[in-house]
Amino acid sequence: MSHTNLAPSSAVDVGSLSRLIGFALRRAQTAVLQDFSATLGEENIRPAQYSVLEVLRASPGLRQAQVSAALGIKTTNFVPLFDALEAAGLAERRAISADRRAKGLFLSERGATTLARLHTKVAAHEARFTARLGEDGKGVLLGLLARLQDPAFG
Amino acid sequence: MSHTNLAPSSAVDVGSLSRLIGFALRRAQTAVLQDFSATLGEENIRPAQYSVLEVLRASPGLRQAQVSAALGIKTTNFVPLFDALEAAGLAERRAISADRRAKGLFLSERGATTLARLHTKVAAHEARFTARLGEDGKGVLLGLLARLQDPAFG
DNA sequence: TATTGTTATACTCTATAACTATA
DNA sequence: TATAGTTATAGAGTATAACAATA
Repeated sequence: MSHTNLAPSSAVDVGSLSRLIGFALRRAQTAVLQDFSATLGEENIRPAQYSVLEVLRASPGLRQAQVSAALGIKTTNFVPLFDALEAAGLAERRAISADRRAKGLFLSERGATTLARLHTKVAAHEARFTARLGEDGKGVLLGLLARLQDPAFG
Repeated sequence: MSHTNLAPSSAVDVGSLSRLIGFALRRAQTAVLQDFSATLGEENIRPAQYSVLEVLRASPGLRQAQVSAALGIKTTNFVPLFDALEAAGLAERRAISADRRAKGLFLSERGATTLARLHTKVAAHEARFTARLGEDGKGVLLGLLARLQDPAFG
């Protein structure tokens, strides 16, 4: 075996890192992200792309700036991301008559079909981690994570 | 103000993303990481570098492979990361007599002094987020995050 | 033969500055 | 003047393959 596993070895004393929220978040996110990528690996869809497709399904017709802001992606980085989805035939930009600068974003028919298939796989992925926490634990976790990103709790 | 804020707008319906563990982790980690970077910005130390310094303090003399594995960093990526710390005079590689291939990693004196200063700033950073959760909430969060990355809970 | 550290490299993510066409 | 989208570009983070020295 020539590859170095990403999973951290727990035999080493990492000092105060073990009590740092940011360090724990990184490790957890790495684990979840790896499983997510493995889950959608054959689909050639990355996490950010999946999140865009799902927003378009839930909120069709939004402008690029709205979608990218909702996902915390800078508009400048959103362009090539969405270009890839459009090139794959999964989503499309449409003109907005009220403002000729802006563009409304939509799933294509194929995008909707693909997303439905992705939902199944993502649900299985999510179930794997929910099983590690319990349903109640997942609810608690989501509440705590929401607080972390909300300055109102500072 | 010409920059697009990373903070996601909550006015948009993001569909099932709002109940996805991975999505919540990403948002929380972005918030914590931004504060961490702002906290250590003037020090010119990035999160991964800080984590290496702290491991060297807690566990001096480890081999590169041990440190990188403990932090979930591939050895191939660890090399330039540690090179930068060494170039900054904060850490050093020392020969290991028992195995001439391996190298033991240590803080320099200056590294120890610097790390002590960083500890103060990082403690303030950590306190900001602990305040959003409460001490108990932080404990619960760390427990749940540990479960996410531990297949034993699958 | 296997392991430690290393180099080279590539792809993704994220960030800033500057442009265009509209408003 | 300001805004929506875009381009170019640069810096991190992360991945694989292959190598030299040593075990």
